[in-house]
Amino acid sequence: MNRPTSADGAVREVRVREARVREPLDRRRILTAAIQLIDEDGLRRLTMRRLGAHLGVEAMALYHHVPGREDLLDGVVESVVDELYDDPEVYLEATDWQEYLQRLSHGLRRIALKHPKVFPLLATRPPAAPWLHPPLRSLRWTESFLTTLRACGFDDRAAVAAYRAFSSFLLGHLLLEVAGLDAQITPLDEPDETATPAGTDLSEYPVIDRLSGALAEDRSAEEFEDALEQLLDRLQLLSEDAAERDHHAGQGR
Amino acid sequence: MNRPTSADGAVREVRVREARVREPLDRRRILTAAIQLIDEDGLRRLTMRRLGAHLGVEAMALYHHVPGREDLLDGVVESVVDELYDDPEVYLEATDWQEYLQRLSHGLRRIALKHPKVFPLLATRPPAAPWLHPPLRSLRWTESFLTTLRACGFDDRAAVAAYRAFSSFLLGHLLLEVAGLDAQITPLDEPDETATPAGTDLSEYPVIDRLSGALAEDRSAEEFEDALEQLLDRLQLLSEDAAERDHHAGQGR
DNA sequence: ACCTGAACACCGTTCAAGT
DNA sequence: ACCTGAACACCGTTCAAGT
Repeated sequence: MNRPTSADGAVREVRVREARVREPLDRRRILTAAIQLIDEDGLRRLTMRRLGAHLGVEAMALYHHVPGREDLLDGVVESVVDELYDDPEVYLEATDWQEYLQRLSHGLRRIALKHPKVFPLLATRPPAAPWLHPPLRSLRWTESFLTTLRACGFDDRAAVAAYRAFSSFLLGHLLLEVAGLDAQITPLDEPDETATPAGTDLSEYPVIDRLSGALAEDRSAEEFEDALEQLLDRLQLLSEDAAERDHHAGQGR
Repeated sequence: MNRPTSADGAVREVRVREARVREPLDRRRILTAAIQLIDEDGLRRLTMRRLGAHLGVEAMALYHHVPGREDLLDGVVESVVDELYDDPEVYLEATDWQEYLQRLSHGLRRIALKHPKVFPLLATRPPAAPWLHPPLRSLRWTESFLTTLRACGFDDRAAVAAYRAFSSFLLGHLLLEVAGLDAQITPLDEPDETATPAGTDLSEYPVIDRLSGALAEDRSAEEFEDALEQLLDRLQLLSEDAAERDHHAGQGR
């Protein structure tokens, strides 16, 4: 009965193993858990206390790794945008700026559809700087965007205009699309009587009534493609304007 | 000392006058106060208790007129959209659908700029029905939109496509614009050293650094006009497609 | 009829204390 | 070094009680 060291060793080993199972709780692990909780239950239910419980820890432990809830949400936004870096489709070599923007757009759309309950956060959090537009809001991607377009015949003015047009395109289309996902869930259990969501009487709105089927139809994917094509056409014009400005500047010299 | 009836009358009169000063608290008065509080302090600080205090009443009194905070926010959204009805510019008779959409767009832009802290709510609250798209989200305006376009040569399909395109245009441009207003307020007091918001080192992002002035410049008004013109051109094409479909249908008969 | 007091369950956050 | 207990100020909401 005198193998105290051996017993101690066993206890310590169990502790170490436990520590490996619920790892030492850093910022990245907290952010990952936060994103998962929002995906599952929505932003409203993401609570410091619930998040702590989900990580097997008291809420107060989180404050050793994250300054507070607001900063946590900023971190969530940053993490989700950073998923673009792990998307191999986005990183394929592009032969022109059109292809570059197509890959970037589709990458961000995949993110929006993967995290529909997080996306409104990308859309509406106050930007850290006036030159970081939602929903991209990343210094690295903004730099990449501007550099690429500058290298493809856009002058400064055209590149900046393109950045704003691109941002508002993504914002409008993706937010409308994820809003549509939220709307599908009818608040009452009543399992669709002509999919009329509980208590809406359309008799005063004959045109909506007649078109409600067409309006509820989800053509998001095609509409996204169409609108993206049209955006690229508009940007093409911007770059041609830039070329013309360059031409005149050359003549003026 | 025996004019009890008279004294009673005086007391009652005072009560009535008080009641007129802080009126009897109905839903409309609560919503107006809520909008005012959001405009001034932001959504985060709109609290049932603060709202009650602002109206000279305990928080619990609000629950006699409003089912709860979520419903209150829905009411705020509805009220703000309803301000379109009080905008004389929107109600001027339009000679064609282009002018109708211009008035409607500018009306909604005025609302967004008047209530920049409320607008994200119009953009992101889950719609009540799948055919109500943000940011318009009003049965009456959606009906009006569809009716007008149907009367101007758009068939059902074109009108529905136009409604979605119009919604995502407004959503993208106006949300980007109000996000820009939020971004201007630098979190630190430091009164602009090249307007670099506190702690952002742009040395690794040379293109952003060079273009930061141009990026921060606010050309929202012109960009809104340009993008609106381009949207109207695209919708014109939709209506021409509709006319062609109609023509073929006539031939097929 | 309309509002209030008191209470409940739950927030975010601080800080001294534990191991 | 990392986490916890207890506490503080503040939420939304319910309900019996006041006038």
